[in-house]
Parts: sequence; structure tokens; C-alpha cells
Amino acid sequence: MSTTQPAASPRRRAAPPAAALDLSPLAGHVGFQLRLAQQQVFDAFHRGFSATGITPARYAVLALLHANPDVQQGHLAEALRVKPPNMVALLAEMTAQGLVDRQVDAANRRAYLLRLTPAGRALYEKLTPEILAMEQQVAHRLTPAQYATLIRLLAKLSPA
Amino acid sequence: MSTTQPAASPRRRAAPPAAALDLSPLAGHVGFQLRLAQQQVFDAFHRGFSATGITPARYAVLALLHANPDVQQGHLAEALRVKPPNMVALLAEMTAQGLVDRQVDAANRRAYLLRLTPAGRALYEKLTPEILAMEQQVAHRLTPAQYATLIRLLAKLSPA
DNA sequence: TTTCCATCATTATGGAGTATAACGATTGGC
DNA sequence: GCCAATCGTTATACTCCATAATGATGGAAA
Repeated sequence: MSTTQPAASPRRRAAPPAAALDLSPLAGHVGFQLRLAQQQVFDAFHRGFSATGITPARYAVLALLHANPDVQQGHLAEALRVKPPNMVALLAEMTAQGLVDRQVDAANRRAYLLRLTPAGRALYEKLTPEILAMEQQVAHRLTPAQYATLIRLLAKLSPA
Repeated sequence: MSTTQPAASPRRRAAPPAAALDLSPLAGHVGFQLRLAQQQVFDAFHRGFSATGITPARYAVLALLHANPDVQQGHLAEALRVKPPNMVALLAEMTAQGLVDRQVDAANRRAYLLRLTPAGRALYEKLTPEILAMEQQVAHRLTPAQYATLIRLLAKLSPA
């Protein structure tokens, strides 16, 4: 006995195994699993794209404006489940970045119609494959079929 | 001859159909679906339990302390993916509520060992079936088998 | 036409969750 | 005894999400 262990670095005790605690009471709660999963995706997003100045919320704006040009600001906010005051700040940043163009709706001068600038469209088309690849990296333990199932089941939790 | 319509409230035009916009570019992104799903569960939690002073994070503490009595504060924080400074605030509230008991670890007087008080244990046992019922209400569009599949796939997104 | 209310966006503000840096107290190897 | 690592704490800041109040515009009714 008494074999001297490798002692990777001197003057430091062995890292305690930390005796992983029992997580089973939370394992069956969808709320807890959702929080952990979203933290994973969110962290990966920021690790990969913070240099571009793009956040998940801003990418969602790019995606919806790409598919829905000339949409009203309030309708976009409703679709993304963002309150109007927060949409104001989001769009102020994106117009300052030159990604989004706002113009008064001639038929209703209270409203703004939104569309992507050419720079916004180019950024969306450049980012989309990278973001999809990042998400599949986070889900690397799922088969493509399992990934599709996950997306489909998650969609059933949100209102139609 | 021009039958007067019900006109639920006078002086108000019909609610505009709002022309739902195309969400398909985001439908395949797991990050977006996770955000919407978590918002659903989080909102339901607060609607149902805000009166009890219990938040999702506090319930998670109750659950882990119930299954892991006398765990170190730092180990609990690590298991819940909460940073130590935030765990301090969380436990300060719960000890003030009389739900958690903290005592110095005699074998390591820097550390605190945590356990539920009888009131904490009683609250955990009372809340658990109510919270599980609330989560299944949020997931009412999923069969039990689909719900189990969702939990299992979500768990695969988080590190083991 | 004038009046009144609804709509749309904005400003101001606050709460909750999460992050880092710095600090005091304690521990244990040298 | 010295010194670095550990454990918890304080101070602080940033992001996300929410409500209330305001200004501008639109539209229907008096």
C-alpha cells in the first residue's frame, strides 16, 4: 500500500470528488430541465457570437424581418413575445448598427414599418448556418430524429 | 332589413385579425423554442405560487435539501448552477422564512451545512404535487409518454 | 366639425436573474 | 509561523422582462 499518488501539482491537495448530490427530485420537473437546457444554448450563443454584437433576441428580429418585410413594430413585438418598451431598445440598437430600416407607415402615421437593410439581410444569411451548427453542437448527444422530436414537443408547450 | 349586430361594446371597431406573421424561420431553432417554453412554465409557476413566496429557484433548494440533508452551501450552488453570491441571497431569504437551517460544519468551520427545517420539509411535501400538476397543465397538449420523452431529451442537452 | 376614446410608440422606472471582483475568515501544507 | 487555497460574503453591474405614464395619430360619434 501507500503508493505515492501522481501529485499533479505540488502544494495542492487532491481535488475533492465533490460527492455529486442527488438531483433526482428535480429530474422530473420540466421547468428545471428547461432552465438548464436554455442556459446551455444561451451560453453557447454568447461564446460563439458575442463578437458580432448579435444576441438571441436580435437574431430573432433578423429572422422575422427577413420572412416578413414591412411588418409593424408592434406586430413584431407580439410575435416574439417582447413588450413594446423593450422592442424600442432592441430596434434602436439594430438601427444604429445599420441592420434594420424603420419608416413611417403612410397609411397609419403612428406606426413604423420595419425591414432589413442589405447589411441586415447579409448578416442574417451569414449567421443562420453558423447558429444552426452551434445549436446542433449543443445537442450533439441527440440524433437528428431526436432533435426534431424535441423541437416538435417544445412547440406544443407554447400557445398555438 | 339591416339587422343590428350584437355590438358587444359601442364605439369600438372589430378587433383586427392582426394577420399572424410567418414564424417559420425560427421554428427550427431550439433556442427560440426553449425560450417560449420556459416563459410558459415560469409564468404558470408565478401565477400559481407567488402567494406562497416560493419561486422556481427556492423550490429547487427545497427539493435538493430534502434529498441531500447536511450538504455544503457551495455544493448546493454548484448542483443548481447558481453562483455563490446569488446562493447567499437565496438562502438569506429562505432562512428568514424559517424554511432552511444553516449550521457551521464542525469539521471545516469555513463551511455551512444546510438542511430543511420541519416547516421547510412540510412546505416541500405540500408544494410538490401542486407544482407537478401545474407543469402537467402547461403540458396539457402532450401525452404522458410525450412528456416523459421531452424530459429525457431536455436532460441530454445539459452536461451529465 | 368638434369631441372623445382607442391605438402606436416612447420614456421612465423597477424587479428578478445572473455575472465578476474584492474581501475576511479558516484551513492545511511547507 | 508562513502562505496559498478554500468558503462564504459584500459590493456592484448587466441583461431581460415588466408596468405606468406620455405624446402623437386615427377614427367614430355627437
